[in-house]
Amino acid sequence: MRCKPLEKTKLKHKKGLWSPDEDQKLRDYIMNYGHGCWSAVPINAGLERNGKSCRLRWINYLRPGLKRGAFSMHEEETILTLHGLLGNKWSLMSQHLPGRTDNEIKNHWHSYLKKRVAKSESLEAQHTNTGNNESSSSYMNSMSTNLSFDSSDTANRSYVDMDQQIPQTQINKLPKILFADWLSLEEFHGHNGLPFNSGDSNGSNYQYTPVNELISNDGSTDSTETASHESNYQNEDMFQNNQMKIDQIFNFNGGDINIEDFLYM
DNA sequence: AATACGTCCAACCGCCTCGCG
DNA sequence: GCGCGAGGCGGTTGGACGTAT
Repeated sequence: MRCKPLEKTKLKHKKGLWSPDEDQKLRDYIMNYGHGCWSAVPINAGLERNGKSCRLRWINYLRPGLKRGAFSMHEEETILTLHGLLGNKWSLMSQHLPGRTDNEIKNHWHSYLKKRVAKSESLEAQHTNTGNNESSSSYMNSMSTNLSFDSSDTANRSYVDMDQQIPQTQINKLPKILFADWLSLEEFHGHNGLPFNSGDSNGSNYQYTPVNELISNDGSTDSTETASHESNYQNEDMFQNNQMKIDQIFNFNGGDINIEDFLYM
């Protein structure tokens, strides 16, 4: 919902890091009155910031329900998978990672995951060059390699697996993608089959987008999110490409599955 | 101890889309 | 239909911090 334009103010907007006092003012204001029009927030809250800055601070740092700290293996898998399907659509990815912001996901991708993918791809290239051309694609190999952390990875950072404590020896035996953990119909559609709309504690609409809407190109759903996805999946090639990826994933695990099965497994 | 270098992440910037007048 | 402003998004930057030399 757009707001009516405000009268232009000549106030000089403060930039840079937020002080605890500013955080408190913003938090108090939004908790009491909601954000409504972001451009009005700094004026009403007594902040020398612009509306955009307030919005970003709230979304990325102050909003209740945010997870802080290291990403779990589960979360990283989700990011890698979604990145394979969506590309750099950070805000869409964040809808599948409750408590994580698009900025956080983006930063994590650039800090860790991109390097890991690049590394595994270079390993794959070496494999190919040495004539060891085994069945699966580079995509799948990169996914596979991403699951097994090498010693330098674990040495360079503390890896917190909050969702699953999986012994290193078992990692390579895991399914390559743990979809079942994050794609259940209940999670996305709720118990009554209606689209699940969690809504965080401040009342904003934090909607989990069903992954079928991320993949489908049929345009048959009236979801508001779908409209923004159509541009990503409006041609047959892209749809086929996604089907191919899913084929690769599940053939790798000894299965044969189409998109529909994938969505409702 | 001082400096250089690398990494991470919060925040800014610029662009695009949408709604309103 | 057009222009303007708000909201939203992805890319980029700058500074704090940690590590190596």
